[in-house]
Amino acid sequence: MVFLKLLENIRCKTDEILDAKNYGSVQFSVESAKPGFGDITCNVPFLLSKQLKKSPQEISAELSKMYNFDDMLEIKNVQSHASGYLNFNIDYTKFNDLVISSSLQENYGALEFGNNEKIVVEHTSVNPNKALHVGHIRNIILGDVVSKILKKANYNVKVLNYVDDSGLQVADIIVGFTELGFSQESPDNQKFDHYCGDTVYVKTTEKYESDKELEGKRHEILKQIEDSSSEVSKIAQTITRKVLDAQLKTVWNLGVFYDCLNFESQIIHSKLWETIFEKLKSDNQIKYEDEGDNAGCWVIPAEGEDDKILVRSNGVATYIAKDIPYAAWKLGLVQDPFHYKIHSTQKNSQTLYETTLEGDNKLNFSGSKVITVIDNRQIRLQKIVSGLMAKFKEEGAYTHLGYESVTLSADTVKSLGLSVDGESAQMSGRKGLYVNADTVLETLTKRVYDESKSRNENLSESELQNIANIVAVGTIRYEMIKPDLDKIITFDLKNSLRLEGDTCSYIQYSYARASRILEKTDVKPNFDSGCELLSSEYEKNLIKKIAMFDVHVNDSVNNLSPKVIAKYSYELAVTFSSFYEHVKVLASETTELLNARLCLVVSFQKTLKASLGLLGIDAPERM
RNA sequence: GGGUUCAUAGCUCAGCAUGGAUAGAGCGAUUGCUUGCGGAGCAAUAGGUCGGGGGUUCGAAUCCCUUUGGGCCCGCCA
Repeated sequence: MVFLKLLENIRCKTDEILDAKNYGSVQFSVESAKPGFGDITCNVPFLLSKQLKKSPQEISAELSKMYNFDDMLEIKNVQSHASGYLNFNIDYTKFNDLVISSSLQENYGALEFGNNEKIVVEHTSVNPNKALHVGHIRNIILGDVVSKILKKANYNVKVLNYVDDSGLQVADIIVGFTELGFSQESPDNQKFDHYCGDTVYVKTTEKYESDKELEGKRHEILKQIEDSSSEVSKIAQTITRKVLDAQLKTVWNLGVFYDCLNFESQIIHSKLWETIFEKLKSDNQIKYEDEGDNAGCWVIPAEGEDDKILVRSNGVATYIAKDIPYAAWKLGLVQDPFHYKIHSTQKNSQTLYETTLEGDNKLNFSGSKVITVIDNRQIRLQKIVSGLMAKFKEEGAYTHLGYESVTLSADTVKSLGLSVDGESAQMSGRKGLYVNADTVLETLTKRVYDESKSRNENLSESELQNIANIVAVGTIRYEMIKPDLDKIITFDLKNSLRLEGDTCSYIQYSYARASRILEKTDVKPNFDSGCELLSSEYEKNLIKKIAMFDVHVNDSVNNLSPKVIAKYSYELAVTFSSFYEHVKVLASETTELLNARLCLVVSFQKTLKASLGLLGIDAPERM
């Protein structure tokens, strides 16, 4: 901890002063100041103003005299500003070495407060009947980045992917295979998930329009899928496994990995639902309706809203009855009915497990806290689930991390050969109205490859491929992370190919430039001393930005907000770019200054790499 | 109809949680900067009644109420 510690120390000092003055306790803030107002600022004079019946300026002037920084050499002084703020100035001759040496440490920016507590993050959870589209990508990337940020804050994170292999969407493609005679092999080596989604799913649901008898079959097929002894169930299992494997290839290409896959069909067969149903009944969390519209149903009472039906009058459980046992299982509230077997070894060589009802391999994928990443259209359902979980465990143990959906711009819809009213359209798998994730990644990779090749004549084919991949993946990830969670992303194919301005490639470019500096000198930076020589505005700004990494990690963990790190990465890159332009490192006047600046460049690189790492983005040496 | 969410520069968005100093970026527009560590860059100019109205406060883009306009959700479907 560097900057957080500094803020904390100033806070303590301020508290002591308030104590000595008998001013009581006040909830004041100590935070990084805007440019032109010192380095760190405190608003306590404003908050005391009323109580003391003095102007903030007077209080500020009075308090500023009471600080003593003899035991805190990184702070040069405190100034009472005419506005009333207390503005603290950093002594960079002391601060530089501290920041630069800290940034070299292995886990720079890491925080302790997770205490290695086990936390489960579930994301992706796409029906295995189609390929992943750009909307799913937002979910996957958010989930992945949240899990990385939690790890940075010392949580023991387990990442799960729920595979809904027994829903109507799966039944729809099975209808296509068994009733409409679609081949179970994809033509022309087409990726199997694309074939199922783009052809079988779209064509089958289209046929429902004209063939109502066929539409009736889907429920029949669904029933058979749930009966594990049936022939249809075996076909469904083969098909969904193949689709899932194809989906996982896409996910791995984006640098996302899981610990365990949970199959819905197994949750159904595990009788977990029956267990939790009894528990809900005995705990009086649900009630049986004797009369009214819902007569004969078991319902979850909801405050201020209509009760949610849990079990129909015919005894069949509703959709939400699948989410509840799963949520309870994730929180470890029920005895684990599953065993675990290896599904595969992922691209990063991490083992991926899956649930099974046979065997004897016991592992534990539950956590004392659970974060479920699902888009905001499911917020109502998720509220009911988290409300129930709060009855069994403390409030907040189950968190729904929601976000707005991804829509397609009118231009992009037109490029798919479809029409649209208005400026954007919701994606729809049935209508074929979506852009596949693989397509975006391929298009972007090609674009970056061409760009990189035109700039680097001497790079080998494999180096160019590698750069194209790193930048393309980074670009997709960055665009998904950067906007606020409750902002709709309107995806536009053309716009997503931008590589200038506030983009991932701008950030990565700053890293590559830093590498060039280090490459062009024989001097090996010596970090032992001398960094106090860095005294220009550009150098100090960069050091301060590097120091503030922990502040932003802290912020992003507390608010489960990935975008904070995206913003920080960009700001860090901007600060470096300005330094790069104005301070010619290799033209430094003295060897001492050259050394100090090289240290700063290395420090910047380490920090940017760590920050991008939290976003799952690689930093290329060249591009 | 009920609920929820969004509205900040021509466009796309930060800032809002925890009220405070001069509301920040990118794109687009205009202009300047490469015999110099990579121009995917830097520097600058223009562009804002923070949707409207009211309130709380010494102080509101930020909190509360209201209103307008958009999105999403609201089945004994999944």
